[in-house]
Amino acid sequence: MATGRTHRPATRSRGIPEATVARLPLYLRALTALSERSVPTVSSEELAAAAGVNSAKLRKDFSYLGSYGTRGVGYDVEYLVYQISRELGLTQDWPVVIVGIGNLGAALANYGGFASRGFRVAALIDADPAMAGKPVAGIPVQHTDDLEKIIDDNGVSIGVIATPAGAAQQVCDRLVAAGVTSILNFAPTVLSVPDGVDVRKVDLSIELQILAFHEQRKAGEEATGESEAVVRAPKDSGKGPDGDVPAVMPA
Amino acid sequence: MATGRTHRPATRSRGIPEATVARLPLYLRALTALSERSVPTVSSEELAAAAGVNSAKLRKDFSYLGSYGTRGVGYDVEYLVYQISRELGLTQDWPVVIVGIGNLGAALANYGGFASRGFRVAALIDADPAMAGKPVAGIPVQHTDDLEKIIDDNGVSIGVIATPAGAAQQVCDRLVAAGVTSILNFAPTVLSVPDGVDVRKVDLSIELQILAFHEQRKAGEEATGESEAVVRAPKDSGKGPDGDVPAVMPA
DNA sequence: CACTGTGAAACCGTTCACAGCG
DNA sequence: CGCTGTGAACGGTTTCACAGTG
Repeated sequence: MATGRTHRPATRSRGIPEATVARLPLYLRALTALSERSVPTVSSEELAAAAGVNSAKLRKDFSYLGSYGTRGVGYDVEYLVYQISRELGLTQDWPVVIVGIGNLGAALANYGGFASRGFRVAALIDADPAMAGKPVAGIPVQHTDDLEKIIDDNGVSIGVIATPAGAAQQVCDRLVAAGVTSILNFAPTVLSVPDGVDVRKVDLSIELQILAFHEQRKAGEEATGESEAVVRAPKDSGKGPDGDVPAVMPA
Repeated sequence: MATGRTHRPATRSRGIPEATVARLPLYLRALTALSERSVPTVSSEELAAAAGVNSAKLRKDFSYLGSYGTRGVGYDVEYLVYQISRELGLTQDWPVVIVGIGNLGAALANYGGFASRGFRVAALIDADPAMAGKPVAGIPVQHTDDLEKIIDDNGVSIGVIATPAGAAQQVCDRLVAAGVTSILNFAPTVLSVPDGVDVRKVDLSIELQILAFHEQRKAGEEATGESEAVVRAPKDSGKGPDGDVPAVMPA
């Protein structure tokens, strides 16, 4: 979740739950694979397995979109692909800009998954003058100075921030001021945005930390209770002369 | 969510809700920033703002960890950093392997956020023999053939998959067979894993699709109702002129 | 007296189980 | 008969509001 404030009291006629929206891309991906194999229809059971959810959830999700299945048979693959695409707004293509062309930005620019799903990388933007003009993924990098013009010229409403944390808020502010209303943030910072602007964040180290929590939990279980739990040392072999645990707090 | 099967009926004495666990890294990040600025204490209100949540939620979250605050005062920053780190299992350091050193894998290897939070990139693995030996982020890439040995030698229990979708399940199977029990998956596929193995996934294009959904929604609202909705064509001098919501809304 | 800690209420999402239909 | 679509029960999460305390 990431939406701004109020719950958008708007004229919600068909309010699709957020949790359902988040799964639609998953279904779409599975359906696309079936479509490519020319499978004509799927049951909720089969599709659910392919998408990694249970069938009751899938049926409930689809029920929010309408009654697109046939009882006793299943769902028409092509038809569902279309309906979900339309619901997600992927029948048009969205120009996006990527700001911050470091390792991650470059990876994103090269990522095939964007282009294949209704998104078009309209521009790459970086603050380093040395990068300007250099092509990444076949697209010349432009300088941050021209950010507003680029957004405007391309009618961009979705921006991707892949800058260092320190620059993210500033970049965000400029994107928003220039008219961007949806932001995908890879920088490890909380962005504040005006109402009406959506932010979604992807934080690599947060995901790892969540895994570490569960991992620790598992290790603790083997050896009874919880205690301080030593949790399986990494085979030793040195691991590192450094004291590893960051600690360091300048108090 | 991504956990395998059953709900782990384990010997949970202090069961911390999953939603809370997912927010702990957020709090930790905010606290670390405060710590670096030598701030001694924070109120739930201040910390919540810094982490981008509301204060009631934060207090409830902390209540699952214990009573670490002081009424009338707030929380001791250093102490909380320690408690949360411990809870997340970050007082030890976790060796991780990254499999698939393409653009994304390289970006991950270079990502500073890992090292700074108790994670150590123990090895980089790629299937391309031409990559073998080449250093990325100062770490020589090793060939997939040695995957099992690498996992074992380094006592790795967390693996990151950054391969193309087609290779992901196979890599996953090998990681699991070699002893990895937590996987962060960047490949756009549903991985199936045995019980007891945790998988978290990060899918860049899914995040964009969710944004597109909301973006479309916004566009539709301007022009009444929903109908088939043409939803503003990207070109057309873009969104520029329209006023948008004014703004002002500090977290 | 300010701020934490927490029951209780409200809310949202998931699962169940079956009615309804092709 | 098989599978979808869905009301109803359930469980988890968030929010409220205030009692409790340094």
